[in-house]
Formats: sequence, structure tokens, C-alpha cells
Amino acid sequence: MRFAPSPTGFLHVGGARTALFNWLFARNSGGTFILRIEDTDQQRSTEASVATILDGLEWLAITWDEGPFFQSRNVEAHRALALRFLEEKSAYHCFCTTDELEARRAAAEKDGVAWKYDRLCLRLAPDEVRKRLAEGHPAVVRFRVPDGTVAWDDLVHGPTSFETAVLEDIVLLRSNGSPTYNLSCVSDDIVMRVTHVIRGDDHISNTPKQILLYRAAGAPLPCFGHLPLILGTDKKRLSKRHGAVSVTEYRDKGYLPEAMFNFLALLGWSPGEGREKMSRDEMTALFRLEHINKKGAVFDEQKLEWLNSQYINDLPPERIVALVRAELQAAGLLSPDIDDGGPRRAWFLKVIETLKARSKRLPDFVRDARPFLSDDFEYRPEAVEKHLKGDAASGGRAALAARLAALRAMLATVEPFTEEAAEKALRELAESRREKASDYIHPLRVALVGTAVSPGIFAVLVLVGKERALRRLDRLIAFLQSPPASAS
RNA sequence: GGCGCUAUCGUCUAGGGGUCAGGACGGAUGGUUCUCAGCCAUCAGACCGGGGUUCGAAUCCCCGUAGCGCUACCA
Repeated sequence: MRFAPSPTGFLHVGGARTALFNWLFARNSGGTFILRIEDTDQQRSTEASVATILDGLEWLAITWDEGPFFQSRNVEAHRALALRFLEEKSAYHCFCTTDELEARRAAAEKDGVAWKYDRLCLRLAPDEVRKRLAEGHPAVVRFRVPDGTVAWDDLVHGPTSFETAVLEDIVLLRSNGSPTYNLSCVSDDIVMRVTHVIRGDDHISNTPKQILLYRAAGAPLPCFGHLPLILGTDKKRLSKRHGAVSVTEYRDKGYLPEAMFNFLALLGWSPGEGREKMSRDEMTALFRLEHINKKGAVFDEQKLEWLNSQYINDLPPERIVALVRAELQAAGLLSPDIDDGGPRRAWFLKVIETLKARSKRLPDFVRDARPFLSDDFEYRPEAVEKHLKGDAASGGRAALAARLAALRAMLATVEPFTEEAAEKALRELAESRREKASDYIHPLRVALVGTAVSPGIFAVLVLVGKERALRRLDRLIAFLQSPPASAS
């Protein structure tokens, strides 16, 4: 089997899923998975695009057994096939220009008649054709579509058929001599001895054309399977206007390749029994082409995010750190003492561990780790609004400052500085002053991390450490004693 | 317009003549609790419509309808 992307852009999630199903099928059946870059469109193909496609495939760990082959290297073979068709009279020269075709098409459309190529040039006498060719008139080579029905048993849709009457004579070679998609594709698939052509549903109408070419070439027919399309939330084919569509974007958003792989596999395929989160090996073992759905599937990023959080949770902290290291560095949060081998490494791994359950995507770690790694953080407005106003009846900010001062004094005496000891001390303090523990906890959280939400406060307290916690309490007390900002 | 494909909760899906139509995401509610997340529990939520066939249809057949795809000297 093969995956045959055209390098005219990034690796689309739809393409990635096609590659993935081919890969799963190849691995499951012991087949050979070929990567073929269909770069016959010289105008739009770019090397950068090839690079990003390979990059995306590698990220997802979709490995190929042969290739990448570049289709452009095979144009001579493609051309030879077309010439052979010409010789065998299953193809002919057509001198109609694009403009002429356009005009006739437009006229037909105006009359409300379905247009297909009218075979004007098929009626040309052989001498006339030779003459025009000799005079250098540009010509395309068209395949003469025979009458009849083309049918195949689609691997996912079952029996499918087309009347060839609806097909127009296929352009095989452009007037500049370059082969077109259907010719190149069939020629390469024959040469590469592809047995299973598994591609998107959008190719379904190409299949009868290609079958005709196989027949004319006398080559054995591969099995065809057409995968349902991946849709946007409006049920239309997923495209840029729906948001992120390239796998690279999902990598950049902090999704794990194993989560993406798993999610994509579930789009249109299910092993049954409610199995959802599966390892690559499990998926490979369970994969069956017959279990692929016929219906297009909406790409639901919320579910991807959920799966991602599940995979993140399975990761040891070391792995997570390795994955976010670059971002940490970019944010100026990476210091040698927390880096691999640094004295605070173990402590930092603990920070990551406590952040794990609440993280859905990789950047969540960078955002949430900041107050642990740096004193440079702001009090979030919503946290100030919620927990630092102090209640007028109990004396407002001044009373709050006094309460925090008491808390600070108490924490200074806690030794050893453990979660249990700190919690016990704080609760006793609150009780002795006939106040609620939460009246201390919430402002303390703002003091320590600047936000209204965080992991358990005592875990945070210990992770921040006694000295820094006391300093941060001082900072908040000073903040409370300074004149309130204009907002409040 | 022509041709093709498709149709189960909002979404991903299981089920393919007899099921309380099952699960997951998301949602709601409650529990755990210092917050959020997590975790746990509970709830709401679907067989596109109409005809057949059959004792019995979500399931098989036909006809509609709707959605999508293709309709290039792109791939």
C-alpha cells in the first residue's frame, strides 16, 4: 500500500489520517508501506512542503518501508504508457485549446446541458492529426473512455459502480507533454505493484477512470478503499477556515503525537467494545478495514484535548520536562539548577508531577510552573477581585493584611516545613482567631502564585519553600497596604 | 445541472431482524475539597421521513429528503 501526498502545502490532518490507516493496515497485514510524493505539479510543489510532510509523518511515528519516491522522476514511464495507449488507439491527440473548451463548456452550461468533452478531435482523420502535429500544433493526449460500466468492490463502501458515459475522455498528457495525475498515479501504482489503494473519499470519482487505465494497460487491478472525509463542525470538509488543519499546528499547540495518532485513528474507525485509548500496538492488532465507517467524521478538538490529557497523565515527569524544555527556555524559566543534572532537578520534577493531572496540553505546564520558577509574576485581576478585597465588615484590606501578617509569623515557626505541619498550623491559627481556614488559604494562594486557582495550597506552599513563601507574603502585605489601584 | 457517496444522542461511535438502543467526549447535578482541575456517582440526550417485507425493522428492500464529495491541460 502507499501514501501519496502532493507536496503543495503542509500535512493536512486528513492526509495524516489516510497515511495512518494505510500504515495500520500495512502493519496489521504484513504489507509494505510506500511513501510516494506526487510532485508532478511543478508549479505548486515545493521542497519545503516535502520537508513538512515528512516531518509530520515522523512526528506521528508513521514510518514507511520504501521511499520516499518522487513521482516526478517517473515521468518518462508515465509518458511511455500514454504513448503506448496512443499506439494501441485507446488514446488520441486532441488539439482543442483551453479557451475553446472553456467556450463550449460555457455554452453548454447556458443551455443547461451537462458538458463533457465532445470528442471533436477523435473525429480527425489520421492524416490531419499527423499534419497538425508536424506543424507543431499543441495537443494533449486523451484516453478514449469506452462504453460500459465500471464496478469495483470498495474495501469500505462495498460494491460501487459508474457508467462510463458520465466520464469524459481523460487527459493523459498535457500539451507540454507532462503527465496528469490519473496517468501518473496508475503508472506508478502498477510499477510499484501496489495491491491496496486506500485514499480519501474525494478520490472516489477518480477510481473508475483509473480502473479504465489499468484495463487498457492490461495490469492487475488493486483493491480500492475510500476513507470518509474528516469534517469541520459545520460538516463540511475540514479546511483552514475551521482552524488548525496541519498536524504541525497540533504539535505546536502542545498535543502529544500518541494522542493525535490515537484520536485520528478513531475518526472513522472503531475496534468495538468501547475501546478508545489504545497503544499503537493494540491499534495495529485490532485494525480491520471492514470496520471503517462510511460516514464523514467531525474533527472534535475537545475530544482530542481530553485524550491528550490522558496521555499526559501517563507520562513520567522526566519525559514531560524533556518535551517542554524548549518552551521553558523560551519563557526564560529554564535555569541550570533545574535542568538535567542540576541540584534542584528532583524538586522540579515534583512540581511537574503536581501539575500533571490538571494539564491538558504541554504549554499548560509552562504557564503553571512559572510561579514556582520565578518571582516574576503578577497578581491576576480576578484573583485580586475575588480574594484580596477584604470584606468591609471585617475591616477590608487592612484587616486582611493583619491576618496575613499573623499567618506569616506562624509559618515562620513551622519546622520541618511539610504539608502536614503547615496545614495543622494554619488551621489552628484560623481556629484560634475564630476565622475560617479558607480566609487564610485564598489570600495565601494569591500571594504564592498570583492566581485564584492552583494545586492544593499546602503542596504549593512546600514546593515554593519556606523562605520564598515568607517573602511572597511580605510582598502581598505591602501590596495590601499600598493605596488600592484605580480599578478597586 | 450531472454523477457518486452518506444518514444512530450536540460530537466520535457500538449494535446489522426480538437490546431498558450500549460506551466515550462535551453538558448538567451531586460527592471529595482550600480554589480550579482531577477522580467518583447520577442525570439529560439518538435510530432522517414515508412506504413495504416480517409475528416482529434502528437493522432488509423501495421511494423520498437532507448533507457532503466530484464534475480542470490540480492532485
